Amino acid sequence: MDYDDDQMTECWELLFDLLLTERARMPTIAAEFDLSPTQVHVLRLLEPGTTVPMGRLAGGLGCDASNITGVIDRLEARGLVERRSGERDRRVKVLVVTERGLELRRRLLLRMAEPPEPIRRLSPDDQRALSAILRRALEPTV
Amino acid sequence: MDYDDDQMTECWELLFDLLLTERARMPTIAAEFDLSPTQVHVLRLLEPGTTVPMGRLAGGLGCDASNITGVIDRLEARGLVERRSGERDRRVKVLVVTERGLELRRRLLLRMAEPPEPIRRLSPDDQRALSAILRRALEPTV
DNA sequence: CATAAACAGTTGAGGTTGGCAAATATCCGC
DNA sequence: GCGGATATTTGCCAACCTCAACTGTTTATG
Repeated sequence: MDYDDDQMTECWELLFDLLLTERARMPTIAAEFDLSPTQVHVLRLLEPGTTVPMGRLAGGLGCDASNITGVIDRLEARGLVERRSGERDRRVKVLVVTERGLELRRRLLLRMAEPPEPIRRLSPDDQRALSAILRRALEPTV
Repeated sequence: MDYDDDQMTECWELLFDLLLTERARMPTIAAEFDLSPTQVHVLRLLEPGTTVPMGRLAGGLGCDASNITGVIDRLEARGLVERRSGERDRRVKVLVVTERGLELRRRLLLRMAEPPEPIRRLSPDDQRALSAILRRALEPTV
């Protein structure tokens, strides 16, 4: 199944390098909005118009469900999200972003979308090629 | 200075997606070696044969110097790294990886080098092209 | 040479995240 | 209606993170 192991590994190592380098940006950006990196991650996952059960959030963050309670507590205390009991199933609590939360989320995503140095320095051709390859890599498995 | 803002932003958004997806792998891999993600990051930065002052480590991790103390305390307690007073300047303490640390580090890096699904599924041509582009992106500024 | 400023690392307080186990409330099948 | 799953919460504890204050060492300056 693997075509060329060395080629693949080198590819991943480069990407991994970029990943670690840019990982350091997250706490900084989060701090600009008075948020923790986790809170940023949560806000990102709460797409406007949709309502997400807390359990699904835990899945999305890849962490234990018990953590989410505290994270949402703090976001709710700041009036950015709201807990509502599920209509069909009253065990679940679904999350909705408040007006204030949406406003913050919009600015936050805009800020995070600013490409970092390594991307900015690429030629337009490289950028186009990179986008195309990444789209193929992230394509959902059919 | 910016060629095509939309093209660049799309490129970064795709990469950012991949970054977030793969970020979740880190804690899992770290746990396989009884390490925290931060400890992994530190071990990765401590290249064999070199000696790194604690301050530089803080820079590499993008965090306050005071964190490093505790992180290194735990790594040292497990006999993976060693603190030594700097020879030229006795304020600094440089870190060296022990024999045990090197062994663990080797296995750890090998494990982390395993390419994840999105990379494995790419064609050899795409992998080659991706490597080339990433090399250009990460090229040190001359 | 002496004193002050700058610097590396540590310590302590306070807050957020992380996992695990136990408790609570609700749902589903029988 | 009863018993077993399921969603969230709570409590406990460890790690990480920042900031401010402190120790020891170096460097600059008068």
